[in-house]
Amino acid sequence: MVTLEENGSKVAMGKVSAELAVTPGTATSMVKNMERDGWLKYYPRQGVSLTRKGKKVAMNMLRRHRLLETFLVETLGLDWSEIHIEAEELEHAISEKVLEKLDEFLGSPRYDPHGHPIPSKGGTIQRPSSQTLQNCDAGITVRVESILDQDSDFLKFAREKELLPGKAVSVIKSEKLADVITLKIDGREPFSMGFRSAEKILVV
Amino acid sequence: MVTLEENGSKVAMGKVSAELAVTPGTATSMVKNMERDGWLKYYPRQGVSLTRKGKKVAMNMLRRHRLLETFLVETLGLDWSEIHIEAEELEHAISEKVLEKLDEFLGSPRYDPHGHPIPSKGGTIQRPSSQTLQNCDAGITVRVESILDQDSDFLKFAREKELLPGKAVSVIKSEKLADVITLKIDGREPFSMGFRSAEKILVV
DNA sequence: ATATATACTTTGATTGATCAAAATAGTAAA
DNA sequence: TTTACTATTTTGATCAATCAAAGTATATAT
Ligand SMILES: [Mn+2]
Ligand SMILES: [Mn+2]
Ligand SMILES: [Mn+2]
Ligand SMILES: [Mn+2]
Repeated sequence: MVTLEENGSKVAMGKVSAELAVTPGTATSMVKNMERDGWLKYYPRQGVSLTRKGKKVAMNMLRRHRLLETFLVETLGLDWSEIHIEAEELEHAISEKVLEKLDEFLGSPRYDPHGHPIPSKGGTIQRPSSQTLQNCDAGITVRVESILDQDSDFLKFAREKELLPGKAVSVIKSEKLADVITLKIDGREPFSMGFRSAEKILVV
Repeated sequence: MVTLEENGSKVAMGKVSAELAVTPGTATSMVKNMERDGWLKYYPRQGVSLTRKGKKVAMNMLRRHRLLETFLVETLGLDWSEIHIEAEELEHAISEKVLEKLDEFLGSPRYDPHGHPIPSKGGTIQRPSSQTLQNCDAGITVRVESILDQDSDFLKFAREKELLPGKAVSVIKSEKLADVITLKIDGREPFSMGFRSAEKILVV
């Protein structure tokens, strides 16, 4: 959803239709309605970009989503691999009033359990790192910022390997041709992962 | 919603249509769909009654609603006059898993902030008192069980008068003809209320 | 530059929710 | 019993969401 239009550029209709799991024709029709209502600007055959108004509600939805995820893990003790889907529903049902009470109760956290920054009430959000594990050279040590993939199984795998936000990761080797990177976290056994997966880990 | 079909008898279509705020024709159509799906039995021109299956999900929804109300007051500190509407939305968005975690977190409360019993996970619920303040004679002292009305302003009034679940209330006088009852709670000033309002307070 | 493939938009149809108005059944009054 | 009233159901129409299939524009390959 929201995650698509982070940057200022246009999102292709194909992405929209795939993300919303509707046919391309339906996506076009939806997007036209949303333009009519002022949420976004639609450039036929190019894509859509959020208006200021649209960006505002998108940020607010991201705030809802991430505060809820934090609550589900911190307060109720759910696993970080299962909270995304739950928050996806709850974010639409929670009122502004309850949301702010929740924020207060949680102590205004800045990051959700996946390491994603939580937008402020005003709608500003901390820019994420542009580095991923994929573009890290052998020998250096980095700190995990966040996990991009919301897939439940991938998150379980990441926790298993202790690939968690805040953790220090040493890059043992990075083999471009073989498309694989080998890592070491704390005193644990080194392990390898493909670039495809490494790209899902944001680091600083 | 659910509150209508507590007893085993039929609910008139007029009630259904009013409660759902749709035209009578729409109510008829909805009810037919729900019968097709097995949620209720529809007796044309008489009304509807829940099937076992329907009663089960209704009880579950009541459990959701009341646990959420409890959470909103106990954990987030919202006022009891504003939680009903909030819970009305959230009850549809919360999953079974999150609900049970919430129940655990709250310590499996038996009553919500209005004094309403919370159905067990299995769907059983404690029978409410059949006494209201309206049918209390002068001189006796009763304990408030619950407030039936969900209206925000009425709830604010009740709290103002300390007419809260668990409180002991002495009936100073009850004047049938004048349709008014006079009450005293703790050491406070006595006050009066009409039978219409007194009927909204369940006591034991 | 031409042809082909891909991404996207349009069109036309279907479905479901809803309403207003007309028809009907059941109830109360005369 | 007949009439009148009220609650409910039916009917016919509208609207929004969605899809499949057909048409069109743009990018890519030859
Ligand atoms: Mn998420
Ligand atoms: Mn997250
Ligand atoms: Mn309630
Ligand atoms: Mn309640």
